[in-house]
Parts: sequence; structure tokens; C-alpha cells
Amino acid sequence: MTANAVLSESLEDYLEAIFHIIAEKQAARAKDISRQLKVAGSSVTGALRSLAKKGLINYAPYDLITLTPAGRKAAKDVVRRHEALRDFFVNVLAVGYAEADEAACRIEHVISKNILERLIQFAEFVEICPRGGSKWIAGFGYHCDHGDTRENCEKCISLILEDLKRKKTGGKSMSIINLKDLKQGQRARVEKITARGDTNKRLVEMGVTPGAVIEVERLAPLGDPVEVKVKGYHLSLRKSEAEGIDVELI
Amino acid sequence: MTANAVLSESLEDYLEAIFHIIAEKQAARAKDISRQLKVAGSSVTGALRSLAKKGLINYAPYDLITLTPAGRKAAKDVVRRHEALRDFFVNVLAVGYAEADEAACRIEHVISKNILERLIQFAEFVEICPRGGSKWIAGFGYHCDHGDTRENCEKCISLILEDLKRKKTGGKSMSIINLKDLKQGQRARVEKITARGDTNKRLVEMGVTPGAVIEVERLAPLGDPVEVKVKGYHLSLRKSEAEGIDVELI
DNA sequence: ACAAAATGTTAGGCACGCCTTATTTTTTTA
DNA sequence: TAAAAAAATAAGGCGTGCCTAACATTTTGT
Ligand SMILES: [Mn+2]
Ligand SMILES: [Mn+2]
Ligand SMILES: [Mn+2]
Ligand SMILES: [Mn+2]
Repeated sequence: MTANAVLSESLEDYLEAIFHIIAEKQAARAKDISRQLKVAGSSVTGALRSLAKKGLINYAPYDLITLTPAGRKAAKDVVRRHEALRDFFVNVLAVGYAEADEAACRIEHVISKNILERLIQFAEFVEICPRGGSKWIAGFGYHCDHGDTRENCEKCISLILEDLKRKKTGGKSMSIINLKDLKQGQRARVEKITARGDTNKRLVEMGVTPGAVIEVERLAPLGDPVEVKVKGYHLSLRKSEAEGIDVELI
Repeated sequence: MTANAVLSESLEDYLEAIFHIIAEKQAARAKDISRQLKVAGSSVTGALRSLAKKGLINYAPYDLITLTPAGRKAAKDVVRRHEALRDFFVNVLAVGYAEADEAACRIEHVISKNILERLIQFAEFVEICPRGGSKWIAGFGYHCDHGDTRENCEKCISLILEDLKRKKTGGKSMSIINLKDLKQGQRARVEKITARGDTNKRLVEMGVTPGAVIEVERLAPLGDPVEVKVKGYHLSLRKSEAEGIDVELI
């Protein structure tokens, strides 16, 4: 009921846990939550009452637990913060997944909206800018280990130049294709949403808008579903949804 | 007495506040702390008792407050985390100082040692690598606002090339100079510590070791003291200390 | 169908960390 | 130097979030 309840760090973690459990098995039980968060069952009962009072979960004693629309929205917000931070640590700082995940789950509760957006954009920028990219991140790794990058980086620069030349002579730019035709790992800029009605609405809601950069993270055997990353969100799109998105390969 | 007391987020903030107050006026009073942290005086009394019990401050009722050696060490550690995070937000993510400072003071309590070091190295790498630098950060700003960097970045690349050529033809590399001869804003790699005895020890303790990158942040009129940044630490060096450090300009 | 096992809730307690109000001590000022 | 002002502390209270132990309900296996 409450419009924008302020959630404690603890309640955000409960919400996040419930979200993940529900993603796997429709409804959560207190035991699942206590196992995941490593707290006593009685602590879960208390948290559930709090969340129910705030209108974020459907809960009755001894009953299964589901998220209300408001709860789902709040949970998705926490998850997005968590994943964006984790991605930054893994993709930019080259930290191991487990360590990045743990750190993300602590920082997610205290990072400001604005700085989070910057971080997401930065991670995207590093991947997209011809001066950035995986070779550059590798250069960062080298810098971490040896502290000296001058010669190494000069070599990098020539590599970038070659890349750029290849791109200029090779492909004509502005080849608009359909999202469903992208392969795993490819990145593209959203040009147009051709989907209409509910699908259109859902896509826009999820952050898929013209200009956004979209990356294909995983592709199921028949292209359904396709897992993508947009603006820090990790999304799973049905093929029918992917078909409604025109993109330009980057 | 306790070797490595685990401090709550709250106690870390108290310690940090005491450190900053002492830096300005020798000893802190409860009132200074309550003003800075915006808490009631009685809350400060409680915190001071905790810190004294942990052997981090010298404190007796109604008396002035100073840091013990252990307390100073713990406080410096908090301050370093705070400043490193703030620097990253300001210098890499181009966030405003005030916002960066506030965010840093929340995240400082939950960031892991390892990720902090990565962040510090990353900020340094971005400044040092010829593919990074201020123009690149400006490119990031452009990316944030317009979302499109292709052409802009191609222009950047040619600029880098020019920079590199100029450096190659112009300066002979390996010009070892003394830290005291650096100007504000210049960066250098530490080559050798010529200082001996206590000064040597102090410098090494502060992270000034061969290979470290050192940046001159501010220079007092007669070069004493000189404020520098090394490995995420912001340090104030006396001229006599600066003279004991040989560096190579980057 | 019913006992055993699993799950969930209640009750009571503890540690933090903050507050307000009252009291004590120190410092200032007239 | 004594009254007034400022600073600090003590006492009591509140909310959060965790725990254990005891009790209640539901599910499972025979
Ligand atoms: Mn968390
Ligand atoms: Mn999390
Ligand atoms: Mn803080
Ligand atoms: Mn701080």
C-alpha cells in the first residue's frame, strides 16, 4: 500500500532472496529464506511480517509467500543494483565472480541512484569505446601486476588503429538488423521498437528504448529465450519480444 | 589493546570524525563530534566509551579526546577508504565532490580490502595509460550525455597518437629528478628513496616505495609542505621528506 | 490414519545505536 | 568570585535485528 516504503538493508536482502526463490519455484517458504540468508527461522517470521505490513509480500501464517506488484518492483530494483555492481567488479575491475557477488550484496544497500547509473554507464563505455574494450582491461590487469604500462600501451594503440581501419574499410555502417539475429556476445544499439501494444510497453518498461545499448548474454538453442543486458538490467526476452526490436550492430 | 578490533560502521565514523578534528586542533571535544556527525551529545558519550574500551582513544569523563596509536592507525584506514572512493567517483565517474564525498562515507564501511585496492589501481591506471587520461574521461562524459561515441573516439585516437609522437621526439625518457622539483598536478614514478633512518621508515610506512606512482596535489608557497597522493593515500610531506625521494616524471 | 519429521510461530532476551530529559561538571563573563 | 552559559554525562526509552527454547501446525511415511 505504502507508495515508496524505505527499506532497511536487512529487508532488502529478504526481498531479494524471495525474488530469487520465486524465480525458481513459484512461491517461497520461510525455510528457503532462512537457508539462503543464514538466519534463524524466527528471524524470517519477523521480517515477513514487516514486509507484509509494507504491502510488499502476500503472507499469512503457515502459508506460501509471493510478491505483490509493489514488492516485485522493489525486489527488481535491489537485484538491479546488485547485478550492476557485480558486473562492474567483474567486467571492469576483473574481480572474481564470487567475491564480486558478495561485495555487491553489501554495497547495493548504500549506493546512490546517481552513482549507480554512472557506474553502469562507465562499464558500458569501457566496453564500447574503441579506446576501451577487452584489450584495455587486459592492459589494466597488466598494470595491476607490473605497475608499468608505457610500452604495453603504445602497442595497444597500434592495435586500436588497425581495428579502426578494418572497421572503416570493411563493413558499411548503419546496417539495421533484428535483435533475434544477434549472436551470443554481440552488442548493438537499439534503433526502433517495432513491437506494439503490451509487448511494446513491457520492453520500454524494462529499459529497452531507442539509443540503449543491448548485449546478448546467452542464447537458448532455438533463440527462445534470449538473455540480454540493457542499462544494467539482466533480462530474459522471449523470441516474440526480440523480434520486435531493430538494432544496429556496434 | 585489542589487536584488530572489529569496528561497527558507526564507530568508524566517530573515529574518522575525531581524526579530522584532531588534524585541526590537537584534541577533540565531544561537542565537536556531535556537531560533525549530527547526533545528540549523549550518543557521543556512549561511542567514546566504546572506543576507549577498545583502546582506540584516550578518554576520561569531561576530558579532551586524543587518539591512541592503534586508534590513529584505524582512523587512517577509514580515511583512506573514504578518500579513495571519493577520488574514484570524482576522477573516474565525474561525480560532483559533495555527492562523491557523501557516497564514499557510506560505502567505506562495506567495501572489501581487495576491491578497494582494485579501485585505487584502476583510477591510477586511467590517469596514466595513454589510452585513458583526462580526454578519455571527457569522452566518458560525452558518452553519458549523448550515448554515441564512435566519431568522437576516433578523433580521440588521433589525439593520442599526436601526444605519443610528441613525447617520443621531445623528452628523453628516464630523467630522474627530485620530488621537490615537481609542480602542482604533475605525476611521477618513485625511483629511489634516498632518505635514511626515521624519515625513510615513515615514507615506506606511508606507501612511498619504488615503483609507486605519486601525484602532486598542492604545493605550499615555499614548497613546504607538499600534498601528494600515493596508492590512494593523501599525504602531506615536509620539504625535508620530499627531498629524500627521487622520481621519474610520467 | 496417525506418528514422526519438518516447518513455522511465539516468547523472551541481547546488542546496537539513536533519542529526550535531567543532572553534573567545567568554562565564561560580569 | 559568583552567577550564567556551555558542555558532558546519566537515566530511561524506542526500534531494529538477531538469537534460543518452547510450542503449534503441516507434511510425510508407514
Ligand atoms: Mn545485500
Ligand atoms: Mn544482493
Ligand atoms: Mn562513513
Ligand atoms: Mn567517511
